[in-house]
Amino acid sequence: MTLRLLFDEIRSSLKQISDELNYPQVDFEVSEASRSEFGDVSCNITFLLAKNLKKRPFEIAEIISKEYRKNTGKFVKEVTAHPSGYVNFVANFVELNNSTIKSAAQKKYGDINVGKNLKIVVEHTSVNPNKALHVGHVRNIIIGDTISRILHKAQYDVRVLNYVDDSGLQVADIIVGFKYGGFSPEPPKDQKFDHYCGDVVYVNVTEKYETDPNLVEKRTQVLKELEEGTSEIAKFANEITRKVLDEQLKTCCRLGVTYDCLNFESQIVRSNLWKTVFEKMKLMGIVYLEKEGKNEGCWVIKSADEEDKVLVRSNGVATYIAKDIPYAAWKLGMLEDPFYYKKYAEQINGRVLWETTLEKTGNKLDFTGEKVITVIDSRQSRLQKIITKIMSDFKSQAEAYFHLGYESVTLSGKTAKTLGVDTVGKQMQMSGRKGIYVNADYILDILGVKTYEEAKKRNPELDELSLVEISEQVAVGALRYAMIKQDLDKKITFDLTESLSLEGDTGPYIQYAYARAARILEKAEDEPQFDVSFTDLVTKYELNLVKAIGKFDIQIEDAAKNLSPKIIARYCYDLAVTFNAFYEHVKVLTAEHKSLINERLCIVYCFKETLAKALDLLGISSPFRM
RNA sequence: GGGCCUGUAGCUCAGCAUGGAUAGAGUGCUGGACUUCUAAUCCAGUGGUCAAGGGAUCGAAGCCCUUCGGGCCCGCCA
Repeated sequence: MTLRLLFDEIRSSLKQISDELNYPQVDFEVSEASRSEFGDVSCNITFLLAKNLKKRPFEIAEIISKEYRKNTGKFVKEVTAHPSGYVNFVANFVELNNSTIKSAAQKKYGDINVGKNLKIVVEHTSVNPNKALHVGHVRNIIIGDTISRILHKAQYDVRVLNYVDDSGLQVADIIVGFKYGGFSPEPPKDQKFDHYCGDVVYVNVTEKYETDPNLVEKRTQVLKELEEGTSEIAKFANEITRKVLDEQLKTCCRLGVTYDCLNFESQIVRSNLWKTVFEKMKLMGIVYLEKEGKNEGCWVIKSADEEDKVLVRSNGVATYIAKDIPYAAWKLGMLEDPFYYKKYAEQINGRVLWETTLEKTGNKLDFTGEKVITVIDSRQSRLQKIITKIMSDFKSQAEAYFHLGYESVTLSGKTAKTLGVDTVGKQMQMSGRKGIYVNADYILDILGVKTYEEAKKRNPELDELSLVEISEQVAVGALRYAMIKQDLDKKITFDLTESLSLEGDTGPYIQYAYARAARILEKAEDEPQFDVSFTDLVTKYELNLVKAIGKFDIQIEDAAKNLSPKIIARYCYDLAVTFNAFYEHVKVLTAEHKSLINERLCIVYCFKETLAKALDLLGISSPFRM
């Protein structure tokens, strides 16, 4: 709590002054000055008052700043009226430094209570268990994981779910491949099972459908058996999907992603939750039995501005969206929970991963939330909109169910070409079916090779184990940062060559700033002593760094309230840029006198800790050496 | 035909929710800084009709309307 203190103080002083002057109440804004020459903080109150008072903003600014100067408070040093009309403030850095550095040294720095311990569910990943994860899936995983980390920091009670569609068409496809397409259920040596299923079996079976109608028929049969779940085929499929899932989760683990519970679609289907929900929807008048037209005999959801959506076909069989509705209602805790939970695994950070089971041998646990965030790319917006509407009717609460959409990842023309598709330079959508994608493990591997070489070059004395660890951390940092730094509604055009860049606005750049700070502290003769008053920090590099550190909780609040992970990414980058400027221009270990060395060591320490916390929200590790 | 997203420097993107000061980064290109607290860095230069047009406003990249370009979605498939 630091820059916030400065803003709050200015806001309340201005409010008081405005009241004393009998000015009308206006919703003014206190924000960071857009340029350093304007000071540290600016306020637009004069523009809002100008019309009402029939005075020019500058005149009002002069009156207000004159009043303000009578009592500048704790954190403000100077108040000026700018000819443009703004009221500008210069911070009292002795106080601000003190307050910022002392709070940033705390372990819980940045924690902010936005969530008030509200139970919130974040569902992400949810990749069909018939293939390996590709870079498109990675965007979903990283958005979901980052959001759940941010919400956790903002004191929501977060539960992370991964929905496993183990009874869908895509799983049926690889089962057809194993049973009728001649593919061995054992992958070739050295190939991960998920890669084998996706890259080889799935792609080939899909191709064979074109020429073999018999195989297409088999698929329909397999799909039916999967939903029933009793046949030999279904048991075999269960083994296969679990093996694939296991491999997918290894990739997630590599990315630093963990979950609380795996929800299997097959069990939702068999739990009969659908029946309950369907009856409820009938009672509430959400679904109608269509009497005429092309949907005659179907149960449909009426939509004012779009086509009606069929929920139950005229033959009585529910469509796939009917699986999503009970699941959504379950996530919101609106149904009696039919599941028991058994331990699936213990994850890297010690967090236990549970899975749903219908067998009564498991525990009774609660993975539902007052609010639910479902991370799915925006191609599914229409369906998610329908589900959101139904859930808001069920819960009579508009925002209980929230679809967090994002634009998908496409391949650059160049990268498509390396995969054997000539798009005349244009970017293209990835396709699992056609085998046109870049696997997540692959990109991590080649990034790892590059980061290993770089790390070794710079740190020849480090042992093999450390080098491997650092290179993996940096590779993951590069990928995670690339996936989160831009806005959710902008598509990412993935290019193999460009993704290997480790300079500029990248994860490694930020990690490098951390390593530099760590190195200074490591080489320092003494530990930083915080029991001083920080009066020697006067250069713009030092003050800017303190200010940047002081913005942490404001950024977390912003990111949590707007569900916008990129805000934290930008913050990390800004923090790193500010530190690098400090590093280049200000000497720490060879500063003029002892107390200055100590004060600077304190800022470096606070920077390092704050950056590590911010990077942790992005799931990016902070290496001590690079 | 309908719906959602998008258009800012050569390229990739911030800024838009909540209008206000000279529109910012990265990358590219040009030049400069390493016997160092690690150059995965820093400094300087280069580069913009904020897609176009109109409207409301004292004031628009931002708000409203129209047009144009790009992407995605719209099955009794999943």
